[in-house]
Amino acid sequence: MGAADSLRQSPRAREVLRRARSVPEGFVTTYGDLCPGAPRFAGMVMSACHDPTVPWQRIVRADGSLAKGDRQRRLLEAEGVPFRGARVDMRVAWADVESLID
DNA sequence: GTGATGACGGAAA
DNA sequence: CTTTCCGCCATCA
Repeated sequence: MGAADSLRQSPRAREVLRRARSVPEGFVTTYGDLCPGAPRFAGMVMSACHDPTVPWQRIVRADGSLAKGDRQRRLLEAEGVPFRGARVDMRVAWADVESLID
């Protein structure tokens, strides 16, 4: 896994993970919020990240849909994250990372 | 330098 | 409401 390792260490990747860690239990944020302008990069970073201190389940798509299916859904429901059908209810569960990061 | 990749976003149909 | 399509961009080989 050489590529994935470097990915995890680049400055931007670290920022993505820093923001991801700032999302409180019971809330979610989006790939676009983790990396404004390059949401796909945030996805790559999350994909390569196996760090247990990163709450990966709290990162969802902008429309509230999930990238990791039922596994992710179970974890979020256990935290009390509200759903509307198959999607997270972003109106009440979205956490603004811009105001959470230092 | 070029081209491929991806846990995306959003506009259009 | 759902699906399709195209733009975006850091990173890597």
